[in-house]
Amino acid sequence: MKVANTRNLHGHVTQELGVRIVSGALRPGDALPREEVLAEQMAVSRTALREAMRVLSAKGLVQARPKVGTRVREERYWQQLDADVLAWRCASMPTADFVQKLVEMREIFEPAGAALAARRCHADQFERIEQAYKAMEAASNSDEWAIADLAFHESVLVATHNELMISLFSVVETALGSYFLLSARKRSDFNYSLPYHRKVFEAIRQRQPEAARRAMQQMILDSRANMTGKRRRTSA
Amino acid sequence: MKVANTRNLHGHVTQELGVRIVSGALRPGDALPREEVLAEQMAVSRTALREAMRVLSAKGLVQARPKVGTRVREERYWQQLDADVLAWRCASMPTADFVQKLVEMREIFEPAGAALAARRCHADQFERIEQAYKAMEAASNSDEWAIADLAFHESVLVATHNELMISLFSVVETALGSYFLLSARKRSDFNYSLPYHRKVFEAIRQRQPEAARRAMQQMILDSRANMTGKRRRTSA
DNA sequence: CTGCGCATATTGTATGATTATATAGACGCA
DNA sequence: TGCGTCTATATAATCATACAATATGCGCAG
Repeated sequence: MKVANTRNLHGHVTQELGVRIVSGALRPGDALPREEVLAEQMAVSRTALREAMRVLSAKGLVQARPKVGTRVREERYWQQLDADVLAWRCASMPTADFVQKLVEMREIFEPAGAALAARRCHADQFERIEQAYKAMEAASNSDEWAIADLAFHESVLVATHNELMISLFSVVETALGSYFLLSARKRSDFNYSLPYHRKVFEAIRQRQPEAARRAMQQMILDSRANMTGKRRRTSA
Repeated sequence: MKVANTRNLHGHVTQELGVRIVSGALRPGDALPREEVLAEQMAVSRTALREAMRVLSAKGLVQARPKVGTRVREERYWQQLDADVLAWRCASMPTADFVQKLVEMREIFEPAGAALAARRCHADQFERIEQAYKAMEAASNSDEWAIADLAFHESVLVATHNELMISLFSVVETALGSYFLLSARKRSDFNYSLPYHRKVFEAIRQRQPEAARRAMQQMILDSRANMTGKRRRTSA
């Protein structure tokens, strides 16, 4: 995962406080100690602390006002789609139902994205999709496959010519990646979904939006079934 | 719009630089002057400038490294779904095709959201939807209607029990709101889409996911047609 | 020609002082 | 007694300055 810049001190502070808030250790409405005290508690200077606060404030997690202090904001103000906020949730949640929500997002916009891609895909973008697909075919282990898989899905979304879609993908997929790309697929039949990808690929090539949508939908539905352990063949 | 905190000095600096980057005045790869110089140019202290930089860095717009300086990052690293980034784009773009992209997002996830809502809506959440719908019925001018409309769509998304969906809505809708809620709908037939809303409302009440999806889809398609001026009846 | 180390420029961190701002409580007025 | 205003005060916001860490590139030696 590792989205936030943890190389710097304020990065660490941001993450530390961010996780505390997102995980519920600090709850909405709670007041944080004043800068001077909190800085001392975390063994950093006020400068570093303030820069961290600034970031958390930009993400909607806290609100600071003179005299009244700094308070954790209510969840509805949180930028839930922020890469860091998402990462912090992944790092601190009983995963089950949150993963479910992420998958739900995928189920919604990836098929739609595939359909758009089939309509608008340019030559060079198609080439990237093809490249990714061939890399999936050629993958000899689950790591290679995971990388190619990610590239495939991304290149499809790039072909939609809608950068909002790409951003949403990148955020959701990165969060999901830490779960299923690296865990559930460490198995011998890592490439079981290749036929699905081929269908999507072909549909885009032949510019058939609805076929692309259905193929992508089936792929994700099957992927979910696989994750929840309901697939029949558990090994090759 | 006004998402960013412009009451504070670093808020102004953040916005100033953010707009410059998003609008293309500063392009990816460009190096910014070093902190000391830039701070002087903007007539603020290095502290204030740095806090702004920290935020821009968190949004993926810039990257700072010792010795090498601060550079504008490539667009693919930008957090396109960040409320501020989106707002800055709205403030500085030839609107036409960007609005199209926002509408495209709506077309994808709002119908899906309506379907989910029909499946999962709890009693108190349904009450909020009903409330919003009645407020739309009762609206006597376009301002009242716009508020109720927003509340309706939001309450539907809340009923999905997926806060990622809500966040996406809030971001997209806020950006769109600045265009069509306040402009295109200043007309006598501001409530022309009430029947569509009723269909969605009824479908959710009767727990008919597919009906809810279709109704929402039709509503948005018609809304787009209306925006691009293709609707037949231009007045009551 | 290559690799190692040092000089240097830039961001990163720390500290202290001063200013702006919002809250609450005191004070005065009706 | 009740209300508004005014002031005291706590806190964040801003500023200025000093020092530390770090990456880059150049020079020097092998």
